[in-house]
Amino acid sequence: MKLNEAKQQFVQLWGAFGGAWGINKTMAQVHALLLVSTDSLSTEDIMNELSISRGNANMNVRELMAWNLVYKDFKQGERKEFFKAEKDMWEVATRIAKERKRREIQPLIASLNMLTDIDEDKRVKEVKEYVDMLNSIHSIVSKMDSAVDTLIKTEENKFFNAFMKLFKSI
Amino acid sequence: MKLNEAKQQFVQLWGAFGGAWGINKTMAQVHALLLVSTDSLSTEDIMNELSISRGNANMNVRELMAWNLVYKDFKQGERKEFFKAEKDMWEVATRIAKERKRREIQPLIASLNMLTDIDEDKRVKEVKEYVDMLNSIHSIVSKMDSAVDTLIKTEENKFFNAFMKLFKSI
DNA sequence: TAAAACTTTCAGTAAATATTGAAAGTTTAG
DNA sequence: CTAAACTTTCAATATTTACTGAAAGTTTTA
Repeated sequence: MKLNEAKQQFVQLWGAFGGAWGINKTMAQVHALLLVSTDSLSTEDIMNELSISRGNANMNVRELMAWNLVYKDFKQGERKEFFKAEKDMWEVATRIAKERKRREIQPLIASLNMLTDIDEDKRVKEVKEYVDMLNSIHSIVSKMDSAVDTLIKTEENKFFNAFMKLFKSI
Repeated sequence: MKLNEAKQQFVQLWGAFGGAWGINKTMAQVHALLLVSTDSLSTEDIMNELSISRGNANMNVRELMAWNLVYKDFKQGERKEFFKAEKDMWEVATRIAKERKRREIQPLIASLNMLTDIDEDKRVKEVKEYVDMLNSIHSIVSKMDSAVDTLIKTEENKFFNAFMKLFKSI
């Protein structure tokens, strides 16, 4: 397969699977487009490449910046804003995980805590069964939360180690 | 909080977060309703409890059965079908993971393999950068795939061990 | 075999979500 | 300061997704 053909198909693929990772289709396409672009792109470039409106392009780029997946990249002598994607895919995975943890896992844990607090006799079978079920959901979700923390820590350590390497020769 | 109030709120909560786990709102509500019900429920019960149509109730129950999260439960002397949910939440997590692996991870891996196969000179920087990025996505997604396999294996072993216990006394 | 009891399907409709594009807002250059 | 270059907003609209309910299909009973 030719490079440019593959890149285009990757944009489509990433768009189609975006939904599965909690990211909407166009946002995922913009992300993919920036991932496969050697240079950073302007809003106009994105509009043209994906055939989408200015408003849509702008909105999705903002959202990608909110997820920390895309940065502004100012070019010498250009007034326009350009955008480039974080290309270290482990970093990307970490940031998506971090964001979803914040948006989904943590509020869920908080709600589960509320709903487990029943002021009826826990020796009654029906009460016990309910509380046990909620506790086990709580335990699973907490474990996922910890798993994400581990991933984040691992990435942070990688960064720290890379940073320390700079001083190794001293 | 009172048990019944909590149960109702749990149905709403599970519905709201369902989307995040790749499950649609009503399907998640039906699931939650069956999870908190002591007895198994008929289509009519579900329609009434959730104020949804017969078609909708039927469709979502079928879908939950396709995900292996809900079973038919025939009652003595009743002609109607009744449904009950798998209540072991680790088992539930495993089955959701299994299904998402099948629907999302595996097709994604297959597509990534296609898109990594570029017939241009890999010494060219642009080609190399693209291939490296795709390989690192591939590596991450494969790791998630393996993680799911581990989860499934763990559950299967639990089942096997429980099964073996039955013969312990022999 | 007929009709009652139930389940499934699906065309039409409703609801939710995403997109457009023109107008308003902001920044920079001259 | 003000016009040009650019970014952001948001009401209107389009698209996608989910839901309804009546009709068709199936199974059971008598």
